[in-house]
Amino acid sequence: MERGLNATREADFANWYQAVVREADLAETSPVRGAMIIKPWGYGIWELIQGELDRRIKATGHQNVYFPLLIPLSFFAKEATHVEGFAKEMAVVTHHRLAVIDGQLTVDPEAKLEEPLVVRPTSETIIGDAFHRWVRSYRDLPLLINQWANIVRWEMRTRLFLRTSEFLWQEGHTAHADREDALAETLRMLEVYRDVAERCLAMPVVTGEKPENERFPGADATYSIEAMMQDGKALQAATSHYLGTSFAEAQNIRYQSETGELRLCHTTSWGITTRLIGGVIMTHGDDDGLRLPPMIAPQQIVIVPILRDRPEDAEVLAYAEGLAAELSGVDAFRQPVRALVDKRPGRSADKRWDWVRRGPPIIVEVGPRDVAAGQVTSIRRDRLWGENERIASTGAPRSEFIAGAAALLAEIQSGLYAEAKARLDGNIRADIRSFDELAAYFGPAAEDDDANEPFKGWVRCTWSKPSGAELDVVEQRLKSLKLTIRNAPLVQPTALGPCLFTGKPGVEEILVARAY
RNA sequence: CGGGGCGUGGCGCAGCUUGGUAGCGCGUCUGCUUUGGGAGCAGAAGGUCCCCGGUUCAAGUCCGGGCGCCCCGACCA
Repeated sequence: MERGLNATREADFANWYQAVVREADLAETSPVRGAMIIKPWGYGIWELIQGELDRRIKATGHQNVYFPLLIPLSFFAKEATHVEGFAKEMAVVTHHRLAVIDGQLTVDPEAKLEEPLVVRPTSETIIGDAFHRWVRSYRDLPLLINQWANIVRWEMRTRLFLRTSEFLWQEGHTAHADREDALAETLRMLEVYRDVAERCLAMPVVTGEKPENERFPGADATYSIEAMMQDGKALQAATSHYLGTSFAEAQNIRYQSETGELRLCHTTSWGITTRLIGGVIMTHGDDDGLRLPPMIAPQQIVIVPILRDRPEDAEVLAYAEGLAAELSGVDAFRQPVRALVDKRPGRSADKRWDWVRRGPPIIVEVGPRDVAAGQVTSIRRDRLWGENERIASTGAPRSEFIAGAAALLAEIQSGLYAEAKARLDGNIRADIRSFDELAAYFGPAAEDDDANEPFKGWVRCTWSKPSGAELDVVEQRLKSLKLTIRNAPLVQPTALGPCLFTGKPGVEEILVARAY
């Protein structure tokens, strides 16, 4: 059976991932090392994710703003932990002009900036500077803002969508009167992320708190949503941080309380990035290419007219366009159905495979026979293969297809979620009680570059939640198995066994996994 | 930034060990045929063999130095 890709998940997951990105026409590498070109189909997915999330961000009382790309270097000196975390990956602007010297276009040495500017790796510092001016009284709180932006983090090793030097994201920044309110905000936005991931991306996640060593630089607490990819690895799909008063202290963000005292604000920040698209690929993709959840598919129903250079072509095309127009009048997920007629020249079979790789949920083929019978022949991308290793197609009367389109899209959306949810739930082992058992399950760290390791899921186990040097020891032991602590799930059991690492009384359960 | 692998028409690759006219598959273009599940035949276009230097009568091939990509590690969303 010929598949849509010449790479499989089974044989080489990393190679398969790259093949999907390329063949689904999502993105490509650029002349700039580590930075990607997001192509229309990939950017269309991002725009839909943005739309869903932006609506929720506003519904929870936040307003959008825009802060500068370039941040004075001195701003980063204010919060020690924060600088430490980002110092090694910052792009720095030092000059403001070019000049032709000896016939060479070069940086003008005469045009050196007095203070270097860094390209934002995140905006806590420059937004905090504004918060300092914006917050005067308890009446100004909570201050709830968000920005959609690009950021740069100079990465050593990049992979399209998953880790690039420049990426797109949303960063929310808020200031609150007290810890309780700020912590509630942190968890509220974590829940928004869970909802978008699960409802829109059909990507089930586990919400939880990151261990101390995995916190955002400068944060008091970091929460994440973690998703399981088809190779069993975890992907941190979003983070939400309770920053305590450390940024408020560093940047003097204070307010006068009702009783007249000057108090420090408690701040939060939270973000999701274009990495989510990588998560969608690795959650739903198959050996024929991408499979898109309908809610984030730039086109939900792609209609391929079967044109044969015959007089009836005009009729077929008209039928296809009429179908698309009528589908656009149908609502799915409270929005008009996105339907496209692929009028490009070429054989319909080639065009069909092109769309299989790109992953719209429904592909319709319309030929003279459909026109004559007043019917629609459709393929479900989530159930591509039928009997006899042939692509499965279904015929239905045109009116019936249109009437059922929204329900079919909803069914595909929930079906993809259910499939991913079963994989997540079915691959978290909770029966491992000792480090030896953990080592036995994950096996020795691969000493060679075997790209095709057997599937390993996650382990949910109990630990004593050590900190400092004791935590370092745990981290190192896990590292020997190429494992990391993903998070401590928010939903915890009432009774706990002993710590897997130390045998001490357990404090909480954590998820341990290999990760992106 | 360390270890390994790889850079050859748009894409995927062979050729390199043992130097001697640049190849294959897919795609593209033209024509004819075909026509509802990845078409057939015939013809055509398309390559500074990543870059710079060296050895040689002769370098895709050998040597040196760069750059880029991929995998593993360190770092990270």
